[in-house]
Amino acid sequence: MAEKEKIDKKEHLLNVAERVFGEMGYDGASTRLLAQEAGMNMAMLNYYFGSKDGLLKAVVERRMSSTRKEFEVIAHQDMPCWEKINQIVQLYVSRVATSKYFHKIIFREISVIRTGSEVTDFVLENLYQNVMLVHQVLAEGIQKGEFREVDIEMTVAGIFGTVNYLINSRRLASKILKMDLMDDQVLQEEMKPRLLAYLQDSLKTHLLKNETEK
Amino acid sequence: MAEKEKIDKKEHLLNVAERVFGEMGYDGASTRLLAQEAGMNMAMLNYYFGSKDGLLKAVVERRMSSTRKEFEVIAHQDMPCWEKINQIVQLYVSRVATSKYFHKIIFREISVIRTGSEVTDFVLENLYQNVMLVHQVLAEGIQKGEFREVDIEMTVAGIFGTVNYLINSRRLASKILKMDLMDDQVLQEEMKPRLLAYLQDSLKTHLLKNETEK
DNA sequence: GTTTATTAATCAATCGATTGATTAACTTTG
DNA sequence: CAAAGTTAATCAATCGATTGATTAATAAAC
Repeated sequence: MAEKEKIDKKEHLLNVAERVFGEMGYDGASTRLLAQEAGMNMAMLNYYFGSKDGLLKAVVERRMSSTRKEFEVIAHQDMPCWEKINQIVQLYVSRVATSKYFHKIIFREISVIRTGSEVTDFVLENLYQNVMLVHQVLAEGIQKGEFREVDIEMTVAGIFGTVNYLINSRRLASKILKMDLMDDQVLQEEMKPRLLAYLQDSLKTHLLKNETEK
Repeated sequence: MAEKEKIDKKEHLLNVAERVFGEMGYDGASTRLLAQEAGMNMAMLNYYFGSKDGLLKAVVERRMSSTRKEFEVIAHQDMPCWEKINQIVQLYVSRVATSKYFHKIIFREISVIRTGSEVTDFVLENLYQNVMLVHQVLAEGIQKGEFREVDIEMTVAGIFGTVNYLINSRRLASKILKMDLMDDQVLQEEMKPRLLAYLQDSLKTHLLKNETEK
């Protein structure tokens, strides 16, 4: 039970840190606040993760690794590229919608210069891998004649950028979409399917050739 | 000449602050560093702008107001909606490409909770106004039968999100596009026209109806 | 009884902000 | 024109508060 509690407590701190980092940013979240929100002594933070940066690193790493594997599985399946893109987008939106704060954290991390942290490079490399998987599927689709000859890199940026925009600036997005994206239920049941529908429509018109025959 | 120097110095601090805030984030940029980078005593910061937050506010306000007016001019012109969208996108990309750090700042500002700052609400309201102008043009285009019946709000998010993604995560975008977006010349002469071409192509295929007749 | 977990107290460093003094530039006065 | 008065600009020094991190002492677990 001690082992269990230890793990639970560490896990609890990770969850709290993900939220607080996401809300206030890395520099905006003090170790005292992090510990207080997690209901533990602030020395425990260093005891568990060595440093504040170590805590951020742990928060980031536990989510990034798993996601890419799922991406890879889809990308290497044997199906039409249009299907692959569809599934990848679906997975990505799902991931983003369930972990509200995580994508804020990593996007902020790669947009800021924080000297002396290894986290940025880790995030950068991981995101790049994900991007390249989508890139690969698009290239394959074009090569097979399934897709129009679009600007692959920009198309990728369009997908990730759109999702990012809606998730990372949730207050603005709430005003635009006229729905409360802070509410998890609204996010899941209204915004998510709507975003998916848009991405599918947008990608379909942009990628697929005009089926003027018939 | 004294008057001139005073203004120049304030302006200089604003320029430096825009860069430093953009690079390190609000909390990451200390007033000492800001003053040092601007080559002045740190008391001048408070003398000019009252507080650190006042400096950020000044940095943000001097750019936001002017941009919206230009947006409005385009939106209210008498031309096909497709032309309007084109011009707005062109203006927006131009703006973003010339002020490298500014859009990092405002996007970060609306994605973070900073208690006791009026800046967030100001940014939020301004961005919303810009978004609504695009929204209005899209709605008009649909109503006139010029555009397909797309999800307007999502389409807007797609435009702003794509540009945002490329600008705010420039290091990642540099890896993806295989060009050095830190280099201003590359940004202007290679990335900007390419982004514009993509947005036009993407919007054209998504918004315009299939001209299969004729 | 030894290892592991947890605490309160404390560390040096840095934070944003303010102070009082000094300089420079312009105005007023004689 | 020159002396006296006034304002704005700039500085070094320092304020109290907070930062991330560490300690030494204690409690719990095995």
